[in-house]
Amino acid sequence: MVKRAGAVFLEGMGAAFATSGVLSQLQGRIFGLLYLEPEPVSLDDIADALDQSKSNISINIRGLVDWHLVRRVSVPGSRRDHYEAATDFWRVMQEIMERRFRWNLRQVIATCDETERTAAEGASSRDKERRFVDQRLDALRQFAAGVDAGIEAFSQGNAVSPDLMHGTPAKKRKKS
Amino acid sequence: MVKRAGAVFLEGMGAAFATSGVLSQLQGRIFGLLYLEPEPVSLDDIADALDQSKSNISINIRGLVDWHLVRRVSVPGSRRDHYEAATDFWRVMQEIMERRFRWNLRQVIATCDETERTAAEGASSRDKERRFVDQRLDALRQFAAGVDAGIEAFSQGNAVSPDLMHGTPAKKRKKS
DNA sequence: GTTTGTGTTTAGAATATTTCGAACATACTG
DNA sequence: CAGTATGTTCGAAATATTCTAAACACAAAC
Repeated sequence: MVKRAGAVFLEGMGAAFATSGVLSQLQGRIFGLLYLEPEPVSLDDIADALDQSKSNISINIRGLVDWHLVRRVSVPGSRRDHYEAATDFWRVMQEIMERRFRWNLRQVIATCDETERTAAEGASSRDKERRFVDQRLDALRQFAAGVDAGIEAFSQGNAVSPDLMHGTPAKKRKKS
Repeated sequence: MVKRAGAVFLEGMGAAFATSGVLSQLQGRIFGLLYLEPEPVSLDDIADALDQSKSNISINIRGLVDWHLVRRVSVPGSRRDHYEAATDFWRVMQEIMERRFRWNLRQVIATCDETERTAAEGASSRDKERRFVDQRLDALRQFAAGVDAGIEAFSQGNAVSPDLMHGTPAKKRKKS
């Protein structure tokens, strides 16, 4: 790799990953290194290049493989694991949308459900405060469900229009 | 607020926010509290309810206001600042997409540009390694630019189709 | 103009996360 | 089977983040 240019790239990827909320700075640097390297790189070489311990690279690279940003490949002459950067960013993005964003949205929905159930124990549904809470929970749940459906559609290759998720009030979002 | 139900909700929002990559657990709890509260709540009351110091709430609530998840309102009889949850989640989502995701994508693009510029200093463009690096940088930049354009379109209310950002090879993505 | 109520800043304590090196496990080599 | 090369796990050290209480700043009240 062209050395000085490489340093710029690693720094940049590190910063970008660090603020992404999904991966860490070091993972960004690892990816940056591999991405500019034509041949697969061994764990020790990565550790060397980034001035990190082998164990730290081992841990962090697992996350990268997990998100399909890096592939583990075996190199004929060597017993070591080697790694190369994936180039299918689209796939990575889908993975993140599925496993991070949608997971998060479902968590919100589940929380609304559970809260509503718990609230039902405490107060009658004619209670003014109870009605207020129910209405708020509904609004939030609906938003989350809408975005979730939108991402799902997008993942499957369909177009997503904002007002489909947003503008239309409630009943349009029925299952069928 | 219905007490037990509230606790469930705060916990859930805390967890959801914590894994969101944008806001913190505490900010999730603050939002959760305000969201189920019909009336604006003072800073000290929030600190009380969440068992946190006033200063901590002060710091954390600033982020919430920043992302438009919470509004500061003034309550007639009182000198204190009061806060209420915003209900326009759509707006919040746009804000996050603009200020977080797109910012991040631009950072990637800028890094590619700068790396390419730096690489140009070091090696001739006929150099095999140099060509490889250039090609990779192009691919990454193009992906980032595509997603960026997609989000922009979405923000403006237009539909976004995956293959527009992804499938079509390069030249379709011209400015006009 | 002093006092009182309020939000913010700050310095350090508490807590969580990252990183390292050593110990360990496993699989290949001879 | 003994020995070596390799990746992973583990406990401690280093670092970063979150949180608190006290000091501060500012405005309203008296």
